[in-house]
Amino acid sequence: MSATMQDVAQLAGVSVKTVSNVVNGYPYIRPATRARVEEAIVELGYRLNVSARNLRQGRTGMIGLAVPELSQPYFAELADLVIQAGEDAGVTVLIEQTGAQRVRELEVLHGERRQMTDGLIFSPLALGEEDRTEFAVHYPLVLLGERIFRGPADHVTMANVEAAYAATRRLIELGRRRIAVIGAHPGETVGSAGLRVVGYERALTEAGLPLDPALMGPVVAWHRSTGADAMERLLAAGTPIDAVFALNDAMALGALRALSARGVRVPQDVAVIGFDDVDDARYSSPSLSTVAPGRLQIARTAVELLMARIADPAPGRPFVEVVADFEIIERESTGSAVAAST
Amino acid sequence: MSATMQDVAQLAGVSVKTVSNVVNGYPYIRPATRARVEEAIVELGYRLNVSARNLRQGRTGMIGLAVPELSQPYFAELADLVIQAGEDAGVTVLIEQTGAQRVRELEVLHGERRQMTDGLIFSPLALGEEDRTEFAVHYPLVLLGERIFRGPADHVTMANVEAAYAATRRLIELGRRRIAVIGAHPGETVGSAGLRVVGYERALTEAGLPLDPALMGPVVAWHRSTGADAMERLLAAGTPIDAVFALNDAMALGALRALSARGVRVPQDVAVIGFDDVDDARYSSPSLSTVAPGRLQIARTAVELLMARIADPAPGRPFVEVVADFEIIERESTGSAVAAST
DNA sequence: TCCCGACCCTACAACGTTGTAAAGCACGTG
DNA sequence: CACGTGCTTTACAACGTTGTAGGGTCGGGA
Repeated sequence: MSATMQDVAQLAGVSVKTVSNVVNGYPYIRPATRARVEEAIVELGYRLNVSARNLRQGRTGMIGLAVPELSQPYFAELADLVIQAGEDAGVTVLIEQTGAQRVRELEVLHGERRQMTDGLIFSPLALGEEDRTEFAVHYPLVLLGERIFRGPADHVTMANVEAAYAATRRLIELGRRRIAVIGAHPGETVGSAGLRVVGYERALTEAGLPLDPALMGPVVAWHRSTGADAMERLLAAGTPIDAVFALNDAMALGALRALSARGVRVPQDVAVIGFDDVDDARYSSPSLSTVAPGRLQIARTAVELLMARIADPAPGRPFVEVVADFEIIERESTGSAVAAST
Repeated sequence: MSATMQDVAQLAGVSVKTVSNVVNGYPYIRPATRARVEEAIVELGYRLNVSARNLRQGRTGMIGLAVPELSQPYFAELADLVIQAGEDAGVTVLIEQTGAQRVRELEVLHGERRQMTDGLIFSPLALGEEDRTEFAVHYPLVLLGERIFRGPADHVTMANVEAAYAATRRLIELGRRRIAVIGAHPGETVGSAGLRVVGYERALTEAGLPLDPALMGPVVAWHRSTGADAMERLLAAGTPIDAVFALNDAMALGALRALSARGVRVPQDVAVIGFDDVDDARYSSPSLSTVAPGRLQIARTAVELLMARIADPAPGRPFVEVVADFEIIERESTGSAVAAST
């Protein structure tokens, strides 16, 4: 089949190990020898057998990235960035989808794919704080998101409370007083939903505004359709509303649609702000104001942390928690830039 | 570190090969022996070493999927489906991004990642018919898309001409006469752009409508922003237009935005139809009529074809070309379902 | 002169698995 | 009673690479 080091060695008249040394950039090789070997490599079209190297070295050169599903733009864009960050770090990223199902998330943590990677970046959605022990794995692990804190792993997260506070605060500064929130998970205090609602409430309270339960649009899954539905229900209920804070962009875009279907003008009648700064937010109409959660920083940091763990798996090292920087992006849906392109 | 077959064998009091046989479901094993081995496996928490198996068997159990970029929803959704199809077929899908750059596409074809996979599903965007020879590789390859025909590989594509024809025809049936097309690549005859334009022109001609160059909105890259720009230019030029066929949904959504910014009503003043049936199309406002290109079918077929090639790499077998079924999805932007949700 | 270190190269074993070949056993058949 | 057949298990070698240990050679300092 394809050429091995054996073949190259023979053709170049050296030992197999010398070929290996050339391939791996070992410095003490006579230029002449190196040249001969390289020539032989080209001539035979030799390619290193990754499986053999993996076996010998006990590493695979791959890291896993487990997300709920790629068809959600937030995760697709995250995956894009993680793949690139991995490339820069010299590793291949293997993407896995959990569908946000508990069994599949457990499978990701303990399943056979873990045999194929040197470490895992994991954004859990079904598993939570109560499953903390599941995360005590024997391979390098970096967690993303808000579901697990003080877990036995490094952790990259966003400033959910602060960012939600800032978003809501901005709406208040714009003179809005009846600010609905879409995407709350009633009773939840720990996931993105819970934390963002805390920020929302903090901003209202601080401004002396009441926390009106009629302004809460609960939602099961954070999709476009559920966002539209929640908005529908709020409108149908007749509660006066002059702004909406959607806990992610997908729901915000759904809400925009529901508002426009009802003939409600955005931002004149109702201002809308989302969360995620998905690519789409820029191109909806009206374009969507939102919170940019520092995706690039998250991707890079996660890969860096993981690579550090892989390089030095010393079990004693304390776990790191990194909070990414966020930014409020103001577009048309909050009215700061009215009427759009000339 | 972790247990090997050696350890399991010792604990169960059998040979290594017997453990291997149990693990691989070899039938001729006494139930008692099998039980002892399985017990030992559980007790030691044994997991098969994939690298060793790969080395021994000369296969990796992975297939590659190379797409331009995951942040484009069409490809993210495709990747999602291919990963699932791979799962069903018992292989792991390794995603690679080319950024639609020529060098990176060549790298995907010939680079070292090909060492890590048993085959490749490749959707090229920079390479074309003229690079045909590059695709004559020595591993199983399935091509997606319209850039390469009669290449030396299996091929899964869509009925671009027919689908574009049907989409345009539908606009004509709705009484539209001044139908602009957004996304044309002037002079191109082979890629998705070229083919879809052919379908568009065929429909016009057949209906006795003129092919007005003023209705052509050329575009470099198929993004939301370029779609919006092209729409802008068409509107600014003042050419009368009563419908738009955007060659993909991203551009159609951009066009919707440009239209609404201008105060043009969709579908009353201008009907819009896209191509791809991206998830977003369902949730824009107005919701976007589009061509569903049979993504699921494409994903499944591609994986099937690839698996067949991997199972039987006989070089003689003629290359297959599969054309996926399409469907016209009518939503609000073409006016069939006016005014939206109750 | 001898020895030490820097440089260059090599033989060997090992990583964990599976394919091959074959051995042992029990059973029934001719 | 010899023999083939089906079942169950095993020893051995191999997949292609790299770590270890060491064998040379050469030049310079003691």
